[in-house]
Amino acid sequence: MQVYISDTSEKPIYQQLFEQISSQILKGELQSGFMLPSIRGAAKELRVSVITVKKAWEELERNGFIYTKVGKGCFVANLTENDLNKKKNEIIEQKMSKDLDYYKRMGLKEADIIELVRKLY
Amino acid sequence: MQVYISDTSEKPIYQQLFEQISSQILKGELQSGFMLPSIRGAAKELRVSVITVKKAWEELERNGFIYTKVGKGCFVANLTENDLNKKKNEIIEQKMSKDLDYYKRMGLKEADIIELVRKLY
DNA sequence: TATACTGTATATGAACAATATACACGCTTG
DNA sequence: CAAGCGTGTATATTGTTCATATACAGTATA
Repeated sequence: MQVYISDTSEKPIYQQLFEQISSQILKGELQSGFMLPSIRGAAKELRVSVITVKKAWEELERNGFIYTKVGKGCFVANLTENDLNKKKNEIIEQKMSKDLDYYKRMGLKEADIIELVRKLY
Repeated sequence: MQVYISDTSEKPIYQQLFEQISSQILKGELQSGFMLPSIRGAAKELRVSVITVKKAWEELERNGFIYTKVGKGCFVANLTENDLNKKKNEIIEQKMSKDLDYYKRMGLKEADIIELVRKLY
């Protein structure tokens, strides 16, 4: 498993970790039963506090991505292919919807947006 | 001039105001020299603190959208059509670039994104 | 010059991000 | 079975951000 922290990002560290790991799970890169790095291990590796990592892992658990066994570790939850696709679609459509709101407010039409996607992708 | 505050939005109030007003200026709905509502007036109207409005107006000034005359009011800056287009393109491309980063991290391809735009627009 | 508008500055509180440090659970092993 | 080392957990603290009320200062004008 690989994660990194961006110092320039305005997002909180725990959220960066949450997003990276959840997307890896959604893409199938981390499979059911995989044991995440220990909270202490990850904290040392990333040079952040134990609490910050814990908060990210907590968030993952609250969203059903992982489960915790006290004294043992944290593991990727058992999610079917279908569960994953559903979650992924929900998340993406929600974000896309917000993005489009913004673009609309800026006066962009559908065609403008598509053109920009083609240009910048 | 018309602005709204969303209670459900996770964005801070001052930022909501900043975004709405700056986009209205960029779209040409608010023209050079237009006097913004007074800080007190807007605060009363929107039922928020004077400070919150001031912060939004400050942000607008720092970004060159308006200028302030103490004791008189705040006015939309003198920006040419060209200035406006430049600003708008910068802002939109920067946001789009971030959005695309996210979609890429979620494993979406260009075609997927375009399809979603068409579906949700 | 009084007063009724403008914007500004100060002090305060609540919520949040991140931290260090001490605590509790569960294996393994002498 | 107790020691020790690995897990995750809880508490108390610090600094920052969002939002507030309230008092201050500039400008026009009746």
